Amino acid sequence: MQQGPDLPGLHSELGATPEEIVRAWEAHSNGAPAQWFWVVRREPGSGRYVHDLLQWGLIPNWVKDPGVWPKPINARCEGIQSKPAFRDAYRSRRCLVPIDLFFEWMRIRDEGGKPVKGPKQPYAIAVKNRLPYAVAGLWESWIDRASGRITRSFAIVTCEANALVGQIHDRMSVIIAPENFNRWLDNIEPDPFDLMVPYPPERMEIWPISTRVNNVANNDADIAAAV
DNA sequence: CCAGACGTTGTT
DNA sequence: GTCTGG
DNA sequence: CCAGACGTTGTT
DNA sequence: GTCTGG
Repeated sequence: MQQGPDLPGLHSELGATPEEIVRAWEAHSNGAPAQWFWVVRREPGSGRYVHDLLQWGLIPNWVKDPGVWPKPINARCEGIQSKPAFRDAYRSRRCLVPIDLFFEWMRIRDEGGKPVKGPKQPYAIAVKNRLPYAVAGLWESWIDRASGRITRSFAIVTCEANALVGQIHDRMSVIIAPENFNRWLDNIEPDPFDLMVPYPPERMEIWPISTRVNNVANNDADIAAAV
C-alpha cells in the first residue's frame, strides 16, 4: 500500500513531470507489479533527493526483449552483490520506496508440513506508528532501441523474515530506518550489506485481512482492514 | 569459440 | 501446468 | 503476489 | 553487458 511519495525524516523534491504524474499515478491501496510507484532517489550530480514514478519489476539496461524478461519484483539480499541482474543497480542505483503497508500471504500447512488447499490467508504488515516507512529498492533505466523511450523500473530487496513476520511467511521486505536513509540512497558505499537485515519485530505489527486483496481491482483503503 | 542465461516465491 | 497482466 | 487466460480466421 | 556451460 502506497498513499504518496513522502517519508518521515527525508525531504525530497518532485522529479516527475506533471504530465507523467497525471498519466501514471493513482493511490495504491492494493499495489501490484507493473504499476507505477513513487520512488525516492538521490541525484548524483546535484545531490538532491527526488521522488518520481518508476515501474515495479526490474528491467536491466542490457535486456533485449522486456516481453520475455521475467521483470523481478523482488531481489534477494543474499548474493545481490554478484547477481548479473542486480549487482550494478545495487552498487550505484539504490532507492527507497515509501509505503504504509505491504502484504504477505500465509502458507497454511498441515501437521506434516504439506500445503493445504484453498486460498492463503493474507496479512498486512506495518511499522507500529502506522506512518509511511521505507523499503530498500534498486532501480534501472531501460532504453527501447527502436523508439528511444526510457523506462525506469525498480525491485524491492528482501531478507529472511524476523520472528514476527516469520509466523506467516519466510521472507520480508528490507525496511530501512530513517537514520540509514542516506547510507542507502547516497550510493557512495558499494556494499552496505549491514542494512539488509530483518527489521526489529518489536517495532512492527501484522494483522490478517480480507482475501479481497487477492483481486487488484479492489483498490480501496479498506483493503487493509483487520478481519 | 558461441549460446544461453540473467529472477522470485513456493513447491518438490 | 504455465504464462501474462495488474 | 493472485487472477485469468490458454485460439484462429476473418471482419470491424 | 557479462558470465557460465558446453
